[in-house]
Amino acid sequence: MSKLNKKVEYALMALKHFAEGDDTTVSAKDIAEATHAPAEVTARVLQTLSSHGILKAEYGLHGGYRLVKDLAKVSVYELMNIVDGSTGLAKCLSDKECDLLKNCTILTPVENLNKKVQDFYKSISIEEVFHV
Amino acid sequence: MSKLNKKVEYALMALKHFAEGDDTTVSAKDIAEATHAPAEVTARVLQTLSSHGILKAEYGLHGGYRLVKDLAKVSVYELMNIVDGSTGLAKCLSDKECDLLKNCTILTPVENLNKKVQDFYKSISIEEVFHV
DNA sequence: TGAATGTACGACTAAAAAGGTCGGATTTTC
DNA sequence: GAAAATCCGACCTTTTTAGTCGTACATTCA
Repeated sequence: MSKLNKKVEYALMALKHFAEGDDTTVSAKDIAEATHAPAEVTARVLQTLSSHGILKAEYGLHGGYRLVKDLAKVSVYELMNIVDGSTGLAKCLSDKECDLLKNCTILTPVENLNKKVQDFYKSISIEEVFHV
Repeated sequence: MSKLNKKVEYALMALKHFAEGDDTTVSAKDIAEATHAPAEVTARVLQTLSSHGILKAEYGLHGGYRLVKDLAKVSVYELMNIVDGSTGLAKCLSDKECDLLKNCTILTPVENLNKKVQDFYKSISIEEVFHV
């Protein structure tokens, strides 16, 4: 329960690579090699990060990605949200598709807990995660 | 990502039922009806809670379960751990079965984040979740 | 003592999510 | 125009989750 999924892990590895390297653009392929992650999936993740303004994509022969956002200003919450979409501790909080919804005895408690968890993840920046 | 699973939800509903009712024993069947959860699964969850000392099982014609532990002293972490076993933010932290392990560039950061998350969940009691 | 009620537990099946792959289109540079 | 890169949709496979079934065991009460 409450596991980090692969996409988030790959995103973290990629960001670490950018954070530690110089500022030149790096191709998806290079990132995949450096992180030992599958190339296609890595490409996917980088695209998503780029479409959300964390990386900047550059087309062309020597294209690739460049880190354009300060990792101290990106929270773990934001990253998880960007990379695998849904947030929320329980399905009912986002999809509203719970069978119980009408009869749910713990809706308020779960909403309550959910907020605490989100606030917690919002309080941690990616930079903080890297720099122990 | 980081979703509460059904078993934990059922456990929370059951505990809420106990916390709000009087102190008589309640059968698994009654809990299932009250919470609109599948009977067998509810029974399972209650058994687990009982085997970990949160509930006490009573056999016999008017048997059932009774809450025996103060919910202020049970953390969300403990509950998640009991009900669905594994803990840890990433597989590699518990199972040690990650392909990358040797090459992993984010092991320390993930361990670091993992500890923060666990501490966070340990800091929240079930009672606190119920009483907003 | 035996029937009713309930717990305990393993094996199985079906549904959903995660992880990864393939193929092709678009954009830029040389 | 070819090469190298980003982009994007559809698909498949594996794993996890959720739920069911069947059976054995314990206790109470008539």
